[in-house]
Amino acid sequence: MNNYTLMLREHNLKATPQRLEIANALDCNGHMTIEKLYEVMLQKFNSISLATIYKNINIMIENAFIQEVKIPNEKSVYELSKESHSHVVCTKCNAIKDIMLDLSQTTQLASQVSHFKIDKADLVLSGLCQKCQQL
Amino acid sequence: MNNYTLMLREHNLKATPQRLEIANALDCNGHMTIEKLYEVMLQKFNSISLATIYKNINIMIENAFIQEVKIPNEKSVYELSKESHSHVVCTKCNAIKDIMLDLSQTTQLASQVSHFKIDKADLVLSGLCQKCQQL
DNA sequence: TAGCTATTGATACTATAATTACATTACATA
DNA sequence: TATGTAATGTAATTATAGTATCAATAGCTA
Repeated sequence: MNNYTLMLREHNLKATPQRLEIANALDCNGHMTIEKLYEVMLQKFNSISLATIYKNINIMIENAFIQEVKIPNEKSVYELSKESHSHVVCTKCNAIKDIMLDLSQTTQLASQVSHFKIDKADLVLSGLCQKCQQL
Repeated sequence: MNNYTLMLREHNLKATPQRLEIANALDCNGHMTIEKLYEVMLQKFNSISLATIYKNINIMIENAFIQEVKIPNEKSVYELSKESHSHVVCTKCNAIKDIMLDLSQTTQLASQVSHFKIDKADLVLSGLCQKCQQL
């Protein structure tokens, strides 16, 4: 009974080989589009259906096992749920990096100004990664 | 020669009645989905084509006259380009509000930590608006 | 380890998002 | 105000995103 099995079960998801591999793929790659995930999954399960990918992505989102990240000018990517964090994306090579930033001050201020009760902050910072700056 | 005409021309866009109305609609409504915009446009131009909407949205984005805003769990909305700002969205009634927040500190820190050269920050705060908190 | 139930794969299908081609019309300028 | 170019409307079409069905299979727990 491996790590991903436990993680899946904690989210009320049966630990099938396909799901374990989705978990593993997302864990290794950090962020993946549906089509990239399908591509990678095909290497392990040569007859896996795209329907299976969608069905799992949907139920995994419902059960908060994974999350969608919307990126400006790009397709959505998916990542394993983890502690709240922000994203930095490279507009040249499309690299995506997680980053821990304390947004509590900003959120609190926003709450005061807008009179909203805010419970989530999605921040995506766009620019050039270290490599692409040099080219 | 009205205001929107000048604004369009500054972005190298011919000031057609359809485009003036798109500008007006976005200005009045703040943020609109493609389908909402089409719906509103149909009231002024009863035979306007959806293709015209798409063609204009695309060229207006290219020319930086408008911008797409990606919202978690919702369709993208479009708004007139203006000074950099953040968005607060209500997860219950889908209301979207602009909010000015100083993200320079956060961005600077992110830049140091990630080694990215950051030139854009997209922040979407989700929660409940004042009205929906009371219900 | 037997059996219930959820999941998978295959296929077909639906939905909708977006683009293309082209004749017509209209904006902008000189 | 005449003219070249760009935008529009129409319709067909493509792209793609996602769902439905259902028989076969496999995970889980009692």
